[in-house]
Amino acid sequence: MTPIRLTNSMTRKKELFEPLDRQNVRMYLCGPTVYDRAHLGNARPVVVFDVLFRLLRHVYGADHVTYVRNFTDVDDRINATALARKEAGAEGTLEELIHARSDETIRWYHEDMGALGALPPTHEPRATEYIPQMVAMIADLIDKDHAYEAEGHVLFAVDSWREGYGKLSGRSVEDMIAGARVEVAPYKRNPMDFVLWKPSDAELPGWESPWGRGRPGWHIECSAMAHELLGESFDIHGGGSDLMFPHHENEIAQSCCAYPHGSFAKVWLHNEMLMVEGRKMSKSLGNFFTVRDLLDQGVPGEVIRFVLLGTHYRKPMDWTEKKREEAEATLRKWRELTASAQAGGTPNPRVVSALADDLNTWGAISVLHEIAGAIERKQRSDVSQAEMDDFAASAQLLGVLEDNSTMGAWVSDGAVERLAAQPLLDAFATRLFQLRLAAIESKDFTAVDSLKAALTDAGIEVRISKEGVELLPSTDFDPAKLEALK
RNA sequence: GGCGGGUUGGCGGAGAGGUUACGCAGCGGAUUGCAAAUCCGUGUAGACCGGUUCGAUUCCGGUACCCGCCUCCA
Repeated sequence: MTPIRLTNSMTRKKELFEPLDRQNVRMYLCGPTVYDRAHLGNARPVVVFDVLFRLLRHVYGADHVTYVRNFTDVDDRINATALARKEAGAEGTLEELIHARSDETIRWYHEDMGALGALPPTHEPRATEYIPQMVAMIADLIDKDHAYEAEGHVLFAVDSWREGYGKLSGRSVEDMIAGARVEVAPYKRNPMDFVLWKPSDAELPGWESPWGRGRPGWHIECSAMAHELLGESFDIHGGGSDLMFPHHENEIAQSCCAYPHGSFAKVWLHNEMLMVEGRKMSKSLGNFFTVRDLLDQGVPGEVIRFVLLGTHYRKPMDWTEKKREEAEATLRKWRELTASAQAGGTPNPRVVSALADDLNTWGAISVLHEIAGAIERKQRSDVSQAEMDDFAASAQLLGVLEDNSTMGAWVSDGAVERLAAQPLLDAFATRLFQLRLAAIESKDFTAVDSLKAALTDAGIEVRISKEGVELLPSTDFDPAKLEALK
């Protein structure tokens, strides 16, 4: 069995991964708040943890991994959109409009992440479906003196768990108060106390609870859903590094205090942020774009995925146009190379061990480059089917080079136009070849060169050899220009 | 102010205490009427200053700079 090593944010060390139960390896990833289209930054953890999911399935068996990724569908931004729609005259109650907004966003999320080749998680719980579990957990925390009610709110008392609070993010309660950027509310015992439950007025979605009609705070949902679906102790909990504090810290506090016999997550994994042309992608900087924006611009999901995997998950990654181009060229080449590959190959052990080494995705890609190079250098007939299948299987561990009909369809984009232009291309190829033969006799190549230049200008790659002329339409092939040359 | 991360060749980006990362670009060559494509070859880079060591880009300490978190955020 391949040993997997992962960098645990809790210990800040790379550790050998040993699942609590090899028959059921359990992983939780903080999913999106479903208030709008997922931006590119949202896609990074999805792709990173998808690779981990694939690796775990490869090592422990596809039926022995449980992957939970939640949807946060209690959020003021969802409410705001619903309210705006209602004010604009939309049909239905506010509650219905809120639900419709979440449903719509979840559908988009599935479409967009699917386009990136992300496998569906085992469970995708919605916060609104786990309200009773949250209420029960909050009540339990009050019973255990880790939480208290104040002015319709229920707050977690950080002072009740000073020994554990702040361990993940490496800060003490004292340090944080010194920073003094916490929301000061008169009803808080300690300024660091955070909300488990808050009251809802008539305009806001709410549920009945022992503390009145209200809604859960942001952090409690993950604790409740992780407990419900994965148990008191599970293996891996992941998310973006910006969630480390306060979200994950608060999750730990809630879960460890509610279930003192459990260990909650054993390994914490955090991906670094995504940058765009050197700057963090954020709302306030206004430089963010969605996955859908890229897909609509014609960037294939597989290419987006490959770019995201080009940088180790614990390093900030910069999205640039140049990387997009390189990724597209590489994948195009590899797809041509594996056009006749079949399912059932065995992933290359070096690719597996690169991934098993704290998800070294670029290390794995490097190995793929080497294998691809070796295959390319051979004569077609010398390449065995197994060799090709294994290469494809290796790439598929990263989630690329899968399923030619969907993920790989982009490679043949424009195929229809090219097919239609083929007779014309053949005619030009013959003409160019004959012109060239004549030119070799006459030593006058002007006619050859001008036709070649015109073809190149129409977006056609011209390959001349002794045997003949090959005309290959490239991505910016313009059939109209070719037509005009007739 | 507190906490954390980073700094590698033209660009991107890894691993390893001593032996070629890898990709792209570049350069030289083969090939070509010229090209394209392809093939062959080609790069001692590791922010700075110390320390440990036979030997460090890799370990330890410090300095500088950059980035993130501390507020909704993947």
